[in-house]
Amino acid sequence: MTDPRAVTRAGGPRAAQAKGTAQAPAEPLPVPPWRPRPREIRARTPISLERIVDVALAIVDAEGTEGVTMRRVANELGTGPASLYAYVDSREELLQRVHERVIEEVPFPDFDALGWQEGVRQFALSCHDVYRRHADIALLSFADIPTTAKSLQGAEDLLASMLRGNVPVHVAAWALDRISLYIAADAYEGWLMQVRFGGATPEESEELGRAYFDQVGDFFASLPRERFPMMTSHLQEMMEGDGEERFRFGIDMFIAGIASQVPNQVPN
Amino acid sequence: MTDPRAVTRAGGPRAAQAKGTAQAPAEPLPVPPWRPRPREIRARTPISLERIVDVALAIVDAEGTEGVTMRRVANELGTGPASLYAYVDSREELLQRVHERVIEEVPFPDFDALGWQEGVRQFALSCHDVYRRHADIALLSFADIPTTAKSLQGAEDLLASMLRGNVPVHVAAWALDRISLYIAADAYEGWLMQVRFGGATPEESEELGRAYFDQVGDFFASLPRERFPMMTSHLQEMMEGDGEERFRFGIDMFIAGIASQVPNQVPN
DNA sequence: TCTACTAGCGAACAGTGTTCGCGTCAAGTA
DNA sequence: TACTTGACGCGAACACTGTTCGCTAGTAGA
Repeated sequence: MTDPRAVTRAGGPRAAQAKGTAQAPAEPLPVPPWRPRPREIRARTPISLERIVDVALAIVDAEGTEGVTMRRVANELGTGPASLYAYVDSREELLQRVHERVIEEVPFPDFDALGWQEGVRQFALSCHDVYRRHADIALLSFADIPTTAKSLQGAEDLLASMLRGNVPVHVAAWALDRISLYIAADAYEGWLMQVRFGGATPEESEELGRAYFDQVGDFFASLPRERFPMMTSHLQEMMEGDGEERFRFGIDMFIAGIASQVPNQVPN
Repeated sequence: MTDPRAVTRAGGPRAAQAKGTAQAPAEPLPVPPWRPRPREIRARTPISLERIVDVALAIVDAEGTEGVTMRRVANELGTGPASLYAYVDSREELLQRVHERVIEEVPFPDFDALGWQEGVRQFALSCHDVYRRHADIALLSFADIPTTAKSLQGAEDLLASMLRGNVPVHVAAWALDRISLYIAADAYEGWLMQVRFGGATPEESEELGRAYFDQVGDFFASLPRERFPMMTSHLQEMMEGDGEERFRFGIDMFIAGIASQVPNQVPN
């Protein structure tokens, strides 16, 4: 059974963000047959797929995907839950569309200028950043193959950049897949932690987080030294670093791992 | 804000599996204050926390965590949902206990004999394998710090093995955290794909999966060549490899990344 | 034996995603 | 312009969900 996840699950606009480059004429791309087509309905009310996704995204940002209820989205649009099913087959599909919207936000770096290592790094950080700003939406990226024009262009550019840097084809293709998985996983985990701390304000949340980590540190410090000599003596190093630092550390390990597979070139 | 995830979220028995080494006297470890203590109740019925977890785990294995309903678990035990709340604070806590049970299954390799690189590899594969056998339970490992004796021992041994191999302390600590995240993410994604294919029997599922991947391949093949030269010309390589191969590829990239940080030693 | 307590749980609450089928209104035809 | 047609909109209901309340009943201790 082969696996098509070589295409990164995270995408974004090619250049439309930083530079003022004119958009391509947007020749329509083929339609992926495995995901539902947007319904084509002549709206008679102010509701539309776009507005539904708008509302759902706002709820996700405020409370996470769990807060997205058909009733609630419908209410916010002044109607009942049944009306949404004209535009969307299920809650699941609605959330997929929200995810699709979110990944369009990811800006793509100038791969030509940066070289593949820094290009991959920048992409990963941007993508992670976007996910972190949208609660637990990263969870929707698992096992998903993005097929929007922007996503595809991003994957193409990333791939081209790596190939130009002599990364073997199969390494480049698979590495993109693996890195995307890692990005989504970390973003989701970050959201989970943030939620666990609770706290109405960011400061309160920060304080509760610190209290939690203190507890964890105390727990590990209290382990019997003779049975856990490494963990107790290196507790300091284990507890160091915030989420962002750890994320970057992982990305850099990935990049170093890829670099070690580039022929005729010393990894460091 | 520091972050305690240096401790791997996946754990397992030290040697109790392969070798016949006598178990340690099991001196009680400190109790982590941040997670709920098992209720201490004198059961008057055949239900107990252990039996509840048994039933829940069986449901997870058969259908995934979504199938675990309080009513259903209760029914299977011949009682009503309210009875479960004497042993467990919430459905969430029940699933956490199921996860705790599952990670106890992970066997630990003989790190002393293998060296850190092969040790990490074996551990990752074992852990992944266990998760893959228990539906989407890997999702419960996100943002979780396992604190069972076995898990802690596993983390200790893994850490010790890497330090013996001259991996810098902070690299070893963080790497364990990152690799654990990657393992869980891939296991979860694997389950999602499996579910997407549906199919009652494994053969049927395999066939549906193949059909799905064919669709995806066709889609990418149908992209305009001039706009997506890399993806269209390297489709073969992108589609190659099943989930397991890709997982191993990622682990090996991680290991190579760590190795590149070992001083006084050529990575390959 | 009597009391005090607590494990066990039936019933209910406040939600959830989704479906059915009826009204209604706009477009297409005569 | 009048009529017919059909699809959109959505109120109401279905079959669930996690969780709580407070009553019943049986055991442990006095």
